[in-house]
Amino acid sequence: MDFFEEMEQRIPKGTVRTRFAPSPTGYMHIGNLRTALYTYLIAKHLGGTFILRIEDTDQERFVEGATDIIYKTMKTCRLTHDEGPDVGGPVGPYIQTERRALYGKYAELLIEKGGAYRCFCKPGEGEISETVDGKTIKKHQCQCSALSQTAIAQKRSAGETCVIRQKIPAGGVTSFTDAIYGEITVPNAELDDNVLIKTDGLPTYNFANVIDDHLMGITHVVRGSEYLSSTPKYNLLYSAFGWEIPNYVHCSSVMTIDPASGATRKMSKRHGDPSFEDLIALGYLPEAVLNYVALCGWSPKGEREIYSLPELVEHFDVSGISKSPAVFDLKKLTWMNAEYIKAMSPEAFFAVAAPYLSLVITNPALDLKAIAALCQNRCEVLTDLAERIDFLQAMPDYDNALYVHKKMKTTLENSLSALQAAVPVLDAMTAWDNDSLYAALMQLAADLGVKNGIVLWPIRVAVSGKASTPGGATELCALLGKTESIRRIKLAIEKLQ
RNA sequence: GGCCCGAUGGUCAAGAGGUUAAGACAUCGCCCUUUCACGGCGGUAUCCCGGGUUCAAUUCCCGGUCGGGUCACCA
Repeated sequence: MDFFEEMEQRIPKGTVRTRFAPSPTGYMHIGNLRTALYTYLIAKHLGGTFILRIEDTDQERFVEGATDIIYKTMKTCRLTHDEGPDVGGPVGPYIQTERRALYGKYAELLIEKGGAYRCFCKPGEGEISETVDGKTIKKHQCQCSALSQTAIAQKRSAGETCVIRQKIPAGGVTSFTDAIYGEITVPNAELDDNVLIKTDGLPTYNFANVIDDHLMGITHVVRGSEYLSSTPKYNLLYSAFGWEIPNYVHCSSVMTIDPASGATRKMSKRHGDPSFEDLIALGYLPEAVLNYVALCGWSPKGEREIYSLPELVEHFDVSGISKSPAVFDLKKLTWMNAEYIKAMSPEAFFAVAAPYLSLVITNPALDLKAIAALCQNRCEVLTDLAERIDFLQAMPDYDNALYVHKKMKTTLENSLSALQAAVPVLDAMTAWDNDSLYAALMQLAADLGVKNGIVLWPIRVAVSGKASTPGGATELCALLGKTESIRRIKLAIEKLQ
């Protein structure tokens, strides 16, 4: 059995296998995340295997530590891969630079089979404008493919560097079927002899993806639609090797609306659009981001929108993926994030909220758990927690105008008298919890013969200094404790006098 | 510019040759409420344009327009 037969033997057969194959750029694009998700879902929905492969053949773009970010992101998203650089598998290695020798061997094989040739042209050399059917096409054309074995040997021993190029058939057409876009046909004359192996000996994406996808037994190639127009070239490669062509699922890009021009463009880190890790830092939950991203360009059958990852696995279907690019809507993500927050158990919410709360609450007398409970159903993103509760830690400056509220019928005068009347009532209280406070203050309002709001509104302002707070007067007082609440109310009385 | 792909409210989108053209976000109004929020109820708003095919087209076909992708020793 020769080397190539051995490689064929290793390929698992009979199961669905997909792969997510990112380049280590240092962060996770939203578009990439969505592709990773869809790739995972397609495999898992069909009971298949999900593989992680690192495409690091571009040495110039190498970023230190970038692969760790990929592992970390996949982990926080729970997109667990069954095979990959860190967990191994039957068709490794799973990092392209570690597969280097492989590509060379297959490139040699392809030359033998007539699908490729060595090209000694310098970069930019051999570019011609060819006219086909009256249309001008820019492509590479040189005499290198006609070089004899001895001529090639001479050049190489003379130290001339070369690349290996794909040899595109002169005529005919190449067709393929994409699961989303349907059948696509391209005349071969419009395809270029692209570089397969670079002078540094490493393959280009054009070559590596075909070799790896075949050798790893990938049955469904899921990737961005930017590869749609080069797919015919890859199929020519598969055919030249005599390999089976995989199923293709090309996904459209995730767009954003440029705030300056109003034009829609692809989301990109370069233009300041958030990456996955940016969204997490902004206070979004990974589950919510994943759920939103799933719906950005895919639509489930029913009307439900909230899906956990296992539920997505169950319901996902490529037929629901849309052909046109979708605009990423941060507002809808924010809504969905709030839905996720509200659905959490108090304990789970406290666990994620605590770090944000303790950023501003350092007073040990304040109960973080109680604060979290109060905030949970009015929190959209974790990062907006701080400004909602900072008044608990320290009373902010505020304008007495807050006491005046039309609907509550409060004025500076009746606020002052309400606060003055409240002090002895609060002072006399033995129990200090929300229910007792509410009962006592309602009684006070009744005794004074005024509406609840006349009493409760000024107290809320007096203890918070804010127009909007995570709870009403009694909840805030309960949180602050007796001494602090009364102290704040007395300060407010001074301020109003 | 060539080639490929696409087009339903502001956004994500369902949809079928004949429908009151779903739903969600956003937006607006009302209700609830010790504020805001949450919650509840309701409103505004969409089939890109022109030709065909058909009794009937937003749906099928052809053009146009607009949008996206691609034309690297990047992936």
